[in-house]
Amino acid sequence: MKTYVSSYQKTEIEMIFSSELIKGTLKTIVLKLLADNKKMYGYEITQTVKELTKDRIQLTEGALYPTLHALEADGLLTTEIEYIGKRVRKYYSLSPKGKSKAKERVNEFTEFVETMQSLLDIKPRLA
Amino acid sequence: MKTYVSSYQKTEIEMIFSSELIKGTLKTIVLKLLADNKKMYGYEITQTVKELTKDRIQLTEGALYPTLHALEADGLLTTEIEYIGKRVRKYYSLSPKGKSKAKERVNEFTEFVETMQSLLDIKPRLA
DNA sequence: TTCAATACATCAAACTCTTATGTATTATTT
DNA sequence: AAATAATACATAAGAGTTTGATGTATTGAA
Repeated sequence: MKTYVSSYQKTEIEMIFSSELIKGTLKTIVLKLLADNKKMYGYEITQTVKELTKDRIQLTEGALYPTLHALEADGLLTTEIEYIGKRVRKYYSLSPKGKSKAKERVNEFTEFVETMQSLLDIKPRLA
Repeated sequence: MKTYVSSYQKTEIEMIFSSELIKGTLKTIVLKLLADNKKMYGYEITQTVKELTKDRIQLTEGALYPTLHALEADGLLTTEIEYIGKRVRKYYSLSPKGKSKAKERVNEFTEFVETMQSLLDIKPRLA
C-alpha cells in the first residue's frame, strides 16, 4: 500500500500556468485590478498578481508595460507621475471609458468560462 | 416608465467571444473533443464547436489546421485518411501521449479559471 | 560594497491568429 | 442546366502579442 502520493503533484505544488492561457486575459486582469484599486503602478500590478495568485500567474514586465501603454493609447487609462525620492513611479487609473470596459471584460470572461465549461464537461456517448 | 430593455443586450443576443479570449484555449478544446470522440476531422471540429457553443466560439480553418499539424508534429495526434467518394477526409485521433496531454490541459484550464475567479471576484476595501 | 529589490522602458525573435486565397467535390437552389 | 452553397483540405502574408534579453537608475539589505 502506498503511503505517499507520487502523481498529481502538479496540483499540490503550485502549478504555474502556461503563458498560453494567460494570453487573452492580461487586459482583463489589469482593468479589473484598476477597477478595484483606483490607482496602481506597473511594478505594483506584477507583485499584486503574484501575491493574489500565489505565484501561479506571473506577469512579465515585457508584456505588462506595452499593454499598459496600449490601454492608455485607447483612452482607457490615465496616468500621473509621482516621485518616491528620486525614483519615478507612474500611476495608472481607469478613465470613465476604462471603467465600463473593465465591467465588459470581466463579464465577457465569465460568460466565456461558462461556455468553455459546457464544452469541456461534455462526456462522450452518454445516451 | 420603460417597457423595454435597452441595455445589457449583449448578454441576451449571443455574444461572440473576442478571439483574444480563445487564444490559449484552442489546443485544449481540440484535445478535449478528440478525447471524447475518438476520431474527428478538421471541418467536423469547427462545426461541432460552433454547435456546442451556439456560435459563440468560431474556430477558423486558418487557425485550426496549423494547430492540428502542430499537435501531430508533437506526437499528440495520429491521422488516417478516408475517402468519401472522391473527397478527402483526414481523421485525427489522440495518441497515448495525446490522451494524457488532454487531461493535463483540461485540468490546467479548470485551475486557471479558479485562480482567475479569485482575482476577478475580489472587491476593494472589504475590511 | 556588493547584491537584491524596486521601477521604468524597449526590442528582436518567436509565436499565433486573421483574413484572404486556392483547389476540388458534392448538394442544393434557381 | 447552371449557379451557388456547403463540404474539406491547405497555405501564406500581415497583424498582433509575448518571451526573454537588455538597459538605466535608485534604494535597501547583507
